Order: sequence, then structure tokens, then C-alpha cells
Amino acid sequence: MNISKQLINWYLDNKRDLPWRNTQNPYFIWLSEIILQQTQVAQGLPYYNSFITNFPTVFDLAKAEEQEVLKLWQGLGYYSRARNLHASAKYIVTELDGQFPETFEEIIKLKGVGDYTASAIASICFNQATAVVDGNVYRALSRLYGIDTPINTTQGFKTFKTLAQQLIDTKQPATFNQAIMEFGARLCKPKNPDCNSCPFNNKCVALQKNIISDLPVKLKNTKVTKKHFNYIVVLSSDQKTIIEQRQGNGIWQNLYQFPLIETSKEANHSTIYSEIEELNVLKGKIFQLSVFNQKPIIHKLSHQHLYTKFWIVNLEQELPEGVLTSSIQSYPVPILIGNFIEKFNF
DNA sequence: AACTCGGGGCC
DNA sequence: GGCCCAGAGTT
Repeated sequence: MNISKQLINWYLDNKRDLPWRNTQNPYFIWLSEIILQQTQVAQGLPYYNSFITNFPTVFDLAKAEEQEVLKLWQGLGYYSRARNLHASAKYIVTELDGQFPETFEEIIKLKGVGDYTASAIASICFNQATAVVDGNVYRALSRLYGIDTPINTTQGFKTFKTLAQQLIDTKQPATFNQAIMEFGARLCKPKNPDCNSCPFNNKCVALQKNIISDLPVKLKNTKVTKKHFNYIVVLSSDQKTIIEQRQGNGIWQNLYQFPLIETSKEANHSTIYSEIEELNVLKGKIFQLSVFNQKPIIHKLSHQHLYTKFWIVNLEQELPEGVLTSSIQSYPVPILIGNFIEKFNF
């Protein structure tokens, strides 16, 4: 029996029952694939359920406000996925009359959809034999064939895409693609793969050479930089605070936050005091400054460590331009801010 | 080709 | 503390 058939047989015996596996509706499949980019199934699952409940069709998603979409995405990370998802929903409704594109070439034109996602949708929804290459596929094929080409290079992608394309069962591409991914996720895991019960343990090159833990090969990514964030939490006499929307191209684009003062090293009381005297909303006003957490909260991202302090500014005046503290839970915020809001309990 | 974009789980 | 996760967009 060939590898493709063996993978499919393994899958049919071992697959998880996941909500997006009971449909070929391209809107649902698209949604699930975007959510699952760089995200484990267990983490993405509640977000998928939330989205299909709040936006049952692409029309519902298209007519929502971006803030609403970001709010539902809050905590999942990589927020450009949410912004691109929303933009593509609008595109499908206004330009394509609500009709989801049906070929790989058309699907990949959607914002936020690359080779992997277009292949997944084209195969699962439209029975097109386009092989997916994700982290699971890299791992399974690099081990099975003993391929040490670095996966995060152009050559690596081409090598594994070509191999997966040769292996795909053209009569059941949807099942094959999901089978190889499930195999990588559940059996051929990064750590402690279950080689004892693997259907390929008689031919796996990496197992025979005892180099399972060396594959796949991935070039090191760049170093982590440290930053010092100081969030200014204003509390006015009329129960208001200041929040602003993040602009520009950095992290958390279009999410909300308290006014941020970034310093080159850990800030102390006097530094922050003189900084906030310059804030327009506080100019000439009387306030008391205290720190919420003396010890910085270290928020770890893939390539930044954010040493964060929350500073409380008590104002004995009203703040006409502020927002009610009772309403801040409706704004999409980074989880770093969300955790603070929960703990501070306004 | 290198860099950027989150948050959580696992070891 | 390092690596990984149903990757994509920008420079």
C-alpha cells in the first residue's frame, strides 16, 4: 500500500471530531483556516465557535464594524488575521456578490490567504488536488524521507511542496490533506513522537538513522528585544479614564490601550511624573501618581519581551474627553491590557 | 531573504 | 528558557 493510502487509513481511525470537519461550506472552512494559522486547535476552537455564532454568514461578517471583529479576536494574537478576514469578507460581498471564490488561483487573492490556506480551502471545499504545506507537513515528510533542507527557506518550501504534491491522493485531496496534518499533529509530534504505533516505523528514514529529534531543520530566528512599557491609567472624579487606539504598523494595530510611555530602562516614579505632566489631557491639572505593580510584568512575545508597569493617576477633576471606566470592556485590547483591566476591577 | 506579527502549550 | 503551533505580509 502506498504512503497516501496509509496516511488516509491512519486518519480515518484516529481523527478528532472537530466542528469544521463536518462541513464543506467555504465560509466556515476559510474561517477555521485563518483562526488556525500558527495556532493550536485547542486554542482556536472557542474562537471558531464564537465567530460562527456571531457571524453565521459572510454577509454578517462583512457588515460588522472592525472593532467588533477585533473584540471577538481578542486574546488570539496575530491581529492582522482579523483585519484581513474582515476586509476579505467585505470584498467577497461587494465584489463577488457574496460568492466565495472556487479555485486556488482566485482564493489566494484574498487578503490573509497564502499558499497553505488557499490549498486547504481549494481541496476541502472544491475537491482541488492542491497539497497543503504547514508545520505538520514539514515535520512528517522531513522525518519520513530524512530531508534536512531548512524549512524556513525558499528552497525548503519548494522541496516540501513538490513532495506533498506528488503524494496527494488526487481522488480524495481533502481527506489526504487533513490526514497528513492530523498525522503530524497527533502522532509525528515535535517532542516524543509515537513511533511505536506509527504505520511508517518500518520505513521512516529519520527513525532508522535515529535523527528524529533533529528534524525538521529550521534556521534560527532573530533575537528577542526588551522594551519598557508604562501604561498611564487615569481615574477621574467622574469615573472616566483615557484610552487610545494604536495606529501605524507595529504590534496590536487598531487595538486600544491606555496612554503608553515607552522608556529605555525601567522607569521610576519621578520619571513618569514629569512625563505625564506633558500629556495634553493632564496639562495644568492636579493629580496623584502611584504605581500599580512595582515589579514589572514581563509580557513575552515571539521577539519582544515587554517589561510593563501600570501607573495610576488619580484626578480630582472631571474628564470630559474620557471614556467611562464601566465601558472599557467593549474595546478590543491586547491581552496584556485585558489582564490588567480584569485584575484592577475598576 | 530577512523581518515582523501574539499568545499559549510543552518540555 | 527554547521551541512549536492547520502562516502571511512587508521590506
